[in-house]
Amino acid sequence: MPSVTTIAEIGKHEGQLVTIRGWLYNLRESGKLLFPIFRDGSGVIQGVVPKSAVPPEVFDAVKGLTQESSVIVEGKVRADKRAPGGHELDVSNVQVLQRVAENDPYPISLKEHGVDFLMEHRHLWVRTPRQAAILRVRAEIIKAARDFFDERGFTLTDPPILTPAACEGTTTLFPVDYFDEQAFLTQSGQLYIEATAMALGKVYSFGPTFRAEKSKTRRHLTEFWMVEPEIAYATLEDLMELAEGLITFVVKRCLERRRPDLQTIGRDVSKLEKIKTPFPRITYDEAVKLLQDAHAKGALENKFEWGGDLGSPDETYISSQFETPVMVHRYPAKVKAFYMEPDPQRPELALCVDVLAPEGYGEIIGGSQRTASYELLVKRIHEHNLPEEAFKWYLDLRKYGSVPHSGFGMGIERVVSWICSLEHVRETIPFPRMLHRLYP
RNA sequence: UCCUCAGUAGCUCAAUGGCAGAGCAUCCGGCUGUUAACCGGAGGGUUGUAGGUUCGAGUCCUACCUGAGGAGCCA
Repeated sequence: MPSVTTIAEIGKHEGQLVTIRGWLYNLRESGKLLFPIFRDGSGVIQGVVPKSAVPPEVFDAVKGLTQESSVIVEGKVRADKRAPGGHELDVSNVQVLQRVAENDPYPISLKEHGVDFLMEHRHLWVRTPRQAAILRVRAEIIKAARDFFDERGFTLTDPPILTPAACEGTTTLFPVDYFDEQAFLTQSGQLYIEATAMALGKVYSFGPTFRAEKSKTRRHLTEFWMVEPEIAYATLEDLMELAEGLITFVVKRCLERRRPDLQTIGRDVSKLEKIKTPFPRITYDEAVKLLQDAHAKGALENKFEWGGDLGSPDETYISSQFETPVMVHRYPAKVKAFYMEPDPQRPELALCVDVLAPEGYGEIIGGSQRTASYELLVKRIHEHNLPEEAFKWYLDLRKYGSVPHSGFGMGIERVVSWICSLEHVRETIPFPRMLHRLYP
């Protein structure tokens, strides 16, 4: 058997006889000339099988192939200007591992399909070139984020998935029976990495989080992945610099390493090429003014009043005013989580920041400086009607060498959705979990 | 939880209250450069469920089920 290669690497074997191992993506035929298209997970290539050039059994084997049948193919690599990838394979032999039965054909044809049907067949949908490209971009984004923190002296510390109580108490949690005790799936690792930050200085976590909210929008999953850095002695200003640094690093990496995938997806990369630091920073007060002006001009339906949290249409409007992500900071403390440090200049504001992605994608990062004072934190826990005893360990962090510290969470799926310019986050993760989706 | 929309062949969709259809997929036949190939033919249906109006319902009415888009909430 000639040496095995991948379709992505096939250009390096021009003129050579190679073996590729994969699946039949499509078969076109023109009389005694067959054009099987193979995929192997790294890419797609068209084979050419003239009846006159191969043994009859090879021609018949290819002619009888059904979509997604698994095959090991031998052939000679030939450069061809007509081929989308620049190369074709003159097939000399085919070994069929498993032929898909014609009375039960591969359900996902090359034509258009509806969302529900595709989601019901997600285990097969991931094979299509566009979906595979998105998953490669996702992997690159995760790798880039981890490299970013690893290269800057952060230590990866994994928070627990099973937790005894609400981290923030506000959103709905998935309950789990833990040996007859009530436990919940984590909705954020933040509180735990505040502890490890006090131990290691600069830490981050990367893992799944769970929210039992009945959200039904293109931005929500019930199970999603977050990257969360937490840094001892960092201020809100430090945090904003870190956030814009992380985002530009990730975008640049995708442009460097996943450009062909972005093209497969149909992403207008020129918009990503404009992402440079520093990002515009506007205060909540300025954002309110922007929204009220927009309402006056008729660009926004609802009049925004100071004091409320930004709604989805509000975020969309603000982010549409900029070509790079924009950072909105210092929201009213009332609409934010209990653990956020008040602004010493204006205590009614929290030292927090949301990063809104451009092109209407909205919030991809939310972060804040954390309350350092024991007394204030106890007060806030009571104000939010949270059980103080559940936060005893968290309050200990303010009793034993409390320092200013800050951190944020970046939602991986929303970043993937923005970088790939997708309609919905359900395509950013291999098996999305949503309000009405637990299968497959 | 609320608002809006949809459910017809395996898939994507069409059908003025009057014989349930097309494209793709599958099967058979044709084509030596096809690019979601094309051309000819065949098979394929309890129109989401239950009731109602009507001579007659895929179509109109009621309830329910399922899904989608959005709001709220959030990353």
